[in-house]
Amino acid sequence: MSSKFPKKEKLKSESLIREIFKEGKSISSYPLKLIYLEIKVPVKTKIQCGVTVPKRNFKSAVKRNRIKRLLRESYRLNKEQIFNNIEGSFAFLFLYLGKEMPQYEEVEMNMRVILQKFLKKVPDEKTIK
RNA sequence: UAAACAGGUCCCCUUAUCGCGCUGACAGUAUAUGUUAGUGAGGAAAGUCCGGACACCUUAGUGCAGCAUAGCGGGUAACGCCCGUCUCUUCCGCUUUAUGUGGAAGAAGGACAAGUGCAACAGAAAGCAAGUACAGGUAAUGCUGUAGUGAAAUCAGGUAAACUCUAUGCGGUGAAACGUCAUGUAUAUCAACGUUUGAGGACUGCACGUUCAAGUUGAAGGGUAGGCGGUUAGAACUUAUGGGUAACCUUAAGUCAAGAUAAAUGAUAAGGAGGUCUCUUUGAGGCCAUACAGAAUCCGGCUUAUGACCUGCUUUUUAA
RNA sequence: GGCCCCGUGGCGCAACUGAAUAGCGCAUCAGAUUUCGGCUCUGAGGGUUGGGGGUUUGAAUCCCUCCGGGGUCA
Repeated sequence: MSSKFPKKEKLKSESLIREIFKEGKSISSYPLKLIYLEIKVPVKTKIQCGVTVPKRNFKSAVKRNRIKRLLRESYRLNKEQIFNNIEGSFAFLFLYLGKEMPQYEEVEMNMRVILQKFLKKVPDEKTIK
């Protein structure tokens, strides 16, 4: 259960994506960047996650697909720590900002860093409120 | 033998762990979820340069305009594609000095004997005209030949990827088409009745023409976001047979081969095959683990990007 | 998924009804002027007209094809 990434957990709604770009908060660990937004309407799934690579940096569709797959894979293997330690629902969107083709290890390392940062940051914001 | 050239195939394989889309079966009230089985990118999926299928739009009429094609014949659902052939151009060879003949490659290859335009420099002159040198000739004259200029010279001159003419073809919009469900509300949609003016809109750019449109009654709805259908069995592929120079076609048998939608087809590890480089052969070690590249309604072509392997009887070229 | 437009020195533009030296302004460089610099004046360099092919005697211009950039449609 823990390391699956089914269709339901994918971020699909166009309006939600628009909202996330407009109002979402970001954490980055180059070349990755995470934009996230708390969903206030109650949804069944805890986290909806999307992945994107800009066409400006990678013209070839094959390379874009490859990077997106790497991002998804690394998220899938590491999402457990978030699922077990967080309250509420969130929408995630990962961006790849680099201009070179990455190796998998590189992507996974940065993914872990980002998720750690996220875990630290979110509870702090709640206490401030 | 190698390369050019032509044709064909698609690229890593096995195991383990984890994972994704679709379909079937089973469990389940269930389109939730789980288990299990099957299946899951290309020759170009690309560029969008042509041609269709399919769908809808007031059946899309007439004239003008516009666009496309262009020897001849065949193939095809159709084409600007393919095949054959004629002619022309270029190159090579042979014979011979005047052409003939053989081979290869290429060609948007109708008409300048309808009209209009254009032609730098050179040249007398590129056409409402004018006329050099030499020779010949005449009653006389650019009247005739040669020279000279130039891509082209009173020759029915050159040029149409100049306007144009001829022949043939072309209604428009594209899966964000279109159908349907749910959501539910603005005068904007639909149906019936009515139809003076003809503003304005629509039907292809324009004109003609056609048609809609103020009102009443009834039904129903706009925007936004979304589900399902369209959506994958087809001008399909493979093999054999017969026809045809060929493209291709006839007949028979067999096969079923992705349907995603912020968009699935992946990640890691080990071993093996392979390629390449280095060292001393056996062998060892390093690197790569492949090129170009990712379906988005579907077909037929064209163009472009590309690595490896396999085949080639005969024919052509190059090197040994 | 479809449609449309544009590529000319470093930058911004001309020349797009084919004609041989592809022009203009700014910028650059050199000289003059000035004690030095600026302004000003004079001169010079810098272009495979995005790449390739075709038509033509001749192509920035006409045609085909590829590359790059931009816009637009629910």
